Formats: sequence, C-alpha cells, structure tokens
Amino acid sequence: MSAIRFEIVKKSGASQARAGVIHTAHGAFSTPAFSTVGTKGTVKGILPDDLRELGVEVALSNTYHLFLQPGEDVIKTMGGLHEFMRWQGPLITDSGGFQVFSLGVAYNQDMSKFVARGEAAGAAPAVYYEDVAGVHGKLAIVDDEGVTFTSHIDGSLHRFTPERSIEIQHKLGADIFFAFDDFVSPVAPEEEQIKSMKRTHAWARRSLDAHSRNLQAMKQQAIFGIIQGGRYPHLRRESAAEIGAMPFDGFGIGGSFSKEDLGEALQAAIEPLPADKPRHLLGIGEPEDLFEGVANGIDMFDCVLPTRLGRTGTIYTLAGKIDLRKDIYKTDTRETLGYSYAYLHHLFRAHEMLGPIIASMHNVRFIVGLVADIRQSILDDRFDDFRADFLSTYKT
RNA sequence: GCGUCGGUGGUAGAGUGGUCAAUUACACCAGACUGUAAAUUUGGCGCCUUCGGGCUUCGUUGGUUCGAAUCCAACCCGGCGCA
Repeated sequence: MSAIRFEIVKKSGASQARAGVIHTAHGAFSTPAFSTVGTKGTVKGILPDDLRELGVEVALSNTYHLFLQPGEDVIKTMGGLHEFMRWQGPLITDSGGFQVFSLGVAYNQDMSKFVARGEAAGAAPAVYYEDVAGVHGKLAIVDDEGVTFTSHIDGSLHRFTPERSIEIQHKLGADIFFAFDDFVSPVAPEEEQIKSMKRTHAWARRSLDAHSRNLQAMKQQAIFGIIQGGRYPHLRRESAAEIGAMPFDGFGIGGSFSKEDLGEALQAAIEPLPADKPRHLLGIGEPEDLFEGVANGIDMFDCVLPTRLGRTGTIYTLAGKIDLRKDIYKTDTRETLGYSYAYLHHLFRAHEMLGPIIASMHNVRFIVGLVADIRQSILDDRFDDFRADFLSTYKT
C-alpha cells in the first residue's frame, strides 16, 4: 500500500527519460516535475496563488527549519503544513538530513553539494566531522544513532534521529517525505563515504520502521528513501541496490556531485532501482542538469536556485543567466511578466522588494516551464532533439 | 570689510606630525550561488607594476620638520555672525 500512485505515461525510446503523473492526497502533479523550494513553509517572495499561475504543481519544505520555527506542534495544531502555508497542492518535506551536512561538515567551509570542476574525490581536508565537531564551530555532530545539533537561530541544543525526523514529518503532514539521511563532503575519501552511506542505509530502515508504525500517516503520506554513495559509481550502485530493495514509495538521489560525473553517478544510482517508482534528484536544478537528470530517468527535482538567484538579481533567459543589476540593463526594453528589464534593474538598484519578487517569479516560471517543455518533448518522442536545441543557445 | 567655522578619494564622512594611498558607509565594477544559516555573499575600487615595489595625492602656493592630510603663512572657495 502506498499513499501515492505513480503512473508512467510515456517512456522515451532513446534514453531513460519518462513522463508520468503522481497522484497524492492533495492532487496530482506531472512528471518530470520541478518542485519549488519553500524551506520555511514559504517559497520566498511568491504567494501560493501566484505559484499555481506560474505553473508550479508541487512544493518542498524542510523538517529542520520548521521544527526550529515555529515547531511541528504549532503546524499540526494549525491543521498541518498545507493548511498553514495555504498551499493545497502536493507537498514534500525534506528530512533535515541535508542540514546535518550544511550545518555540520560544510559549516563555514564554503562548501556546497557540487564540487568545483576538476576537484578530485579524496583530496579532502585532513579533518572530518566526528573529530572536529565543536572545535571548528560546527553546529552538528553526527553519530550512528543520530545527530546532535545547535540551532542556527538561537543556539539551543537539539537532537534528531531517524525516528524523530519521521515523527516531525508526520506532524507536518506533507504528501511525500524523505527518510533521514547522512552525507559527507564531496571531497571526502572513500572510507568516509562508505561509512556515511552505511549510516544512511541503517537510518533508512529505521525511517521506514518508524513510518510503518503510524498507520494513519501510512495512508496519507508517502516515504522516499535516499540513495547516497557520493562520487563513486560503485557506491552509488551499492546504495541504490540496498535502498531500492526496501519498500519505499519512491527514491531520492542525494549527496554530492561534480558537473562532469553527474550523468555517470545518476546512471549508477538509478539502474538498480525498481522502474515503477518515482525518483527524485535532490537539490539539483540548473537547466543543463535537469536535462541530464531526465535523460537518466529522474522524475522529480527540487532546487533553490530559481528563487535564490531571482532574489539576488539573476534571471534565466534562453541565452543563459543574466544579472539584471548590471548597468547594461538600465534601459533594456525586454519584458517579463509585463515588466521591463529596465524596471527590474531599477528595482534592484533601489533595493525595492518587488525586484526580488518579480525576478523570483520569472525564474520559477522559466524553470517550471522548461521542465514542462521537457515533459512534452518526451511525450512527443523528441526529448533528445529538444535538449540539443535548448542547449545550443543556452550559455551555461 | 571684520570675526568665526570649514575645504579629505564618485558621495557622506573619519583621521589632526611618522604605524596613511588614507577607517567606515554608501555608490560603482567584476564574480559566486544547485535537498536555502541566503532580500545573501566574495573580490576590486589614485596611477603603474616583472606583484618585491614604484609614483602622484587630502582647496592652492610657499614654509617649519629627518618626516605633513595633520603645524605655520598667504591666497582661493564655502557656511554662519556682525557691519
């Protein structure tokens, strides 16, 4: 039994690309799907009604952030996250595993889930998180049972275990949520990656167990397991085989990648997975990466980039990204959403909040629209052509 | 005319004898951003540079001093007060 139903409508002949529909307790969304990220229960700067008009069908929030503020009990009391944030469509929550990374090993390390071009795995700094937690001002310490962390908001001490993460996610009530996972630096050596991956596997089992003990939640909420394995294809394969054999409703591909081996990592991570369940590539969202993901069989994406870039003045165009704050857009007559680039340029220069709002809306529409076009191209059996066409003019 | 306060890099505004090419903010220029510690953030911002340094700057001119954005004098410009 699963709280969602995944219907595959079309499979591409030439690649692993596929188009489908996922039915949830709060309606359906088409796949490939791009989920906008609303970490704290809001897609920054955009009203739910506007999201819908921009083509958004599904949104993703975060367990860690909502646990800290306002707290899962407040949200449960207010009728659940859908009702609280007034988004009545399909909703996903991330488990907080990523925050273990970003507030733990990656804290103050100028590190993201993507490693710089050419940076080799294994070329890691000489210290790892168990050893340096606290010493280097990390906010999270990981052990096999769970993670102890201090709030980045007020410094208060908390602890997450897989069971606790699931309990919180039950209270939030998203249609789809993720198992609690762990991952390490993209440049950590293999033994660290293995250790972290095994921990993720154990936590996946515990997440599933915790979910299966709540029959009410089982009926309404689906749980996705997360595949780790870093940048080693054989670990990706191993992780996918392990997680893929567990009775999850779908799967997330987590962890870190580099631009060059994204395709290879995805191939290894997806091949062992059951074909009839959806796959979500966590946190990935540049146009070229979306194509790469879909080509390898990804059904769902989420990414902060449309809103983060929009908020800071950069918008997507068919020719590539442009920074509207630059002087050259001062009198640019091109328009988006009915507003000229010149006006947006002015709003950003003047630090008016409408600039980030409109630019975020533009980017969300661009990326969600792109994924919708990708879906159509799969239905029309011309995904590869569409990909080539798009990337021939889009400057990365 | 007399008195008084003041003239610093795009702007505001620190600095009041060496650690000053000159704090800081804003502006400007270039960059970053991939399960959001993010309406964030990094670098540059006199000229030249083999990146060691070199050269010219703090109204103007001259002076004191080993050394001046900082002290003195005259002049120019501005605010205010008195005539």
